[in-house]
Amino acid sequence: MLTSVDPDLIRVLGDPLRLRIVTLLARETLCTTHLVEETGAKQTNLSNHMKVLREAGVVETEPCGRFTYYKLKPEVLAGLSEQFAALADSARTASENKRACP
Amino acid sequence: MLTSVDPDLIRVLGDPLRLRIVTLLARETLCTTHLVEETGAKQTNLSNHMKVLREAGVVETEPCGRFTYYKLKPEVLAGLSEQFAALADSARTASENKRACP
DNA sequence: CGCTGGTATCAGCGAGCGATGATGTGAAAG
DNA sequence: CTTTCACATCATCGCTCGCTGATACCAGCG
Repeated sequence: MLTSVDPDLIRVLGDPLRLRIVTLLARETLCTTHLVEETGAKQTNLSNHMKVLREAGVVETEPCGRFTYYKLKPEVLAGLSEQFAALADSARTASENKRACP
Repeated sequence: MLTSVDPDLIRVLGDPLRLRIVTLLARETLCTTHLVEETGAKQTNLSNHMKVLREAGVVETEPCGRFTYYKLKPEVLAGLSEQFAALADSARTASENKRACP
């Protein structure tokens, strides 16, 4: 088993603003206007980040009139959680697997 | 409660090479020489990344003669796992908390 | 001591990416 | 239909950050 974490997914969440968006969306389903209010970022900037989050499969869009609501996909976060848990688990036994000095 | 994840920590793990290092260290405790062999990166490059990981509290150093072994701190990964689990949990109920269109 | 090998630090370069402004699209309101 | 508003796309700028090379440091070994 190859305990690993998807690099692209973490890279996407590595941006502070995107992580903030994800944190906000974890509480409420919001549209771009709300996110502009909450984060203080410009609409264009947010739209770019939302595109990244969408393509990474982190969020889903739900059109509502002329508004676009964004909701998180909990499975993705749960998957990340499991992957990190597996890494942590593996790391606990790694202290003994010390490769010999060359 | 403010379900959030440490942005700096994720940012550190957002780099592909650093994530690769963490994945490798999750199986074995290695020194820089080993990491150079495994990743193919230059020693200088790796040393820089190890410094970042060290300052982020992800790894610990353990000198062994003129070698320096790196080991993961499982608590950090476990903490990340919990934080993502909390986010996922919160996200599951967020679908209903839809803020009204302005 | 001088030499060798493992590792850390520093300065500089360059690509990648986040932020911004202008513009396009599409749907409701009038 | 025209206007307005929410949102997306595109091109561009600027800066961060990862990579590299030179160099310093430290620990063993002869």
